[in-house]
Amino acid sequence: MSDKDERSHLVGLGAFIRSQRRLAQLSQRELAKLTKLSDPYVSQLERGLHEPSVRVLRALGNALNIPTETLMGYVGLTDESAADIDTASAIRQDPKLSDAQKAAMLEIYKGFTDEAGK
Amino acid sequence: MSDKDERSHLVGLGAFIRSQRRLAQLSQRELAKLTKLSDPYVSQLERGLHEPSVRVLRALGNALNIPTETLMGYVGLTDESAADIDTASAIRQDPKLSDAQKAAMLEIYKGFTDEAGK
DNA sequence: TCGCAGTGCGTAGTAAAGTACGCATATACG
DNA sequence: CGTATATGCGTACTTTACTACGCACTGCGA
Repeated sequence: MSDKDERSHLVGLGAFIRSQRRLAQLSQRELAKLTKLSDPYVSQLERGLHEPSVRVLRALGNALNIPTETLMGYVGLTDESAADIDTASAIRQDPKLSDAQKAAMLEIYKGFTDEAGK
Repeated sequence: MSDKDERSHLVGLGAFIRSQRRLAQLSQRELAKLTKLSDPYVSQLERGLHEPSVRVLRALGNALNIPTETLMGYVGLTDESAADIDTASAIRQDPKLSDAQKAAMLEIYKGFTDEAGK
């Protein structure tokens, strides 16, 4: 019974959704329309007030171009099979980038992560 | 896509859960105890009457030693959203980057790929 | 100044997920 | 035979996901 209701992961999920929505330049209402959800519910999700269903997670992943597994991870799928996508390797494998461009982006990425990495 | 969504996938999920439970030589009540669910709910799930939450799917996968992904597949995770591992999504998902840093890198990436033709 | 359109959110209500309790059948043992 | 136990399920109930409606605030143009 040590499993006290731990809902902090919902806050993490909410923060992630919010950041992804902003990166996609969408308002809560626009995202709601894309996912066929209500606007207040999007707001509630972003503040970690609810644990969304699989259907909702799928709609969100779809609208924001995020693999659904990633969303699942925030809800707690992560007991195994964590599909962690490494940004650096994604850049290196990207066929749309030249070698020089890859180097540039990796350099920038390194700067960002080193600085925050503590 | 009619709103009158057929829920046949739930029937498939239920049949799968039932077969796995029997293979594990468990009664519905035993599985319910393992997953901390109620026995009638297990019965209802096996007959496709409800769409379980992520939390429940994880508990079931855990108790029956089934990778959670497999369960998710029955709910509809796998219908699409294939591993679209492109650089842009990797950047957006990267927990090591701030939103501002993500925006910056995406801007750079956009510049590179736009310029490259297309 | 005045709308006015767009944003995020509080809140009361509806729909669906999940539970408590009990019934019916089946097998087993005295 | 009776009854004890284990199984799966019907159903009313509680809890939670999700929606409808509207309020407060922020720019923006007349």
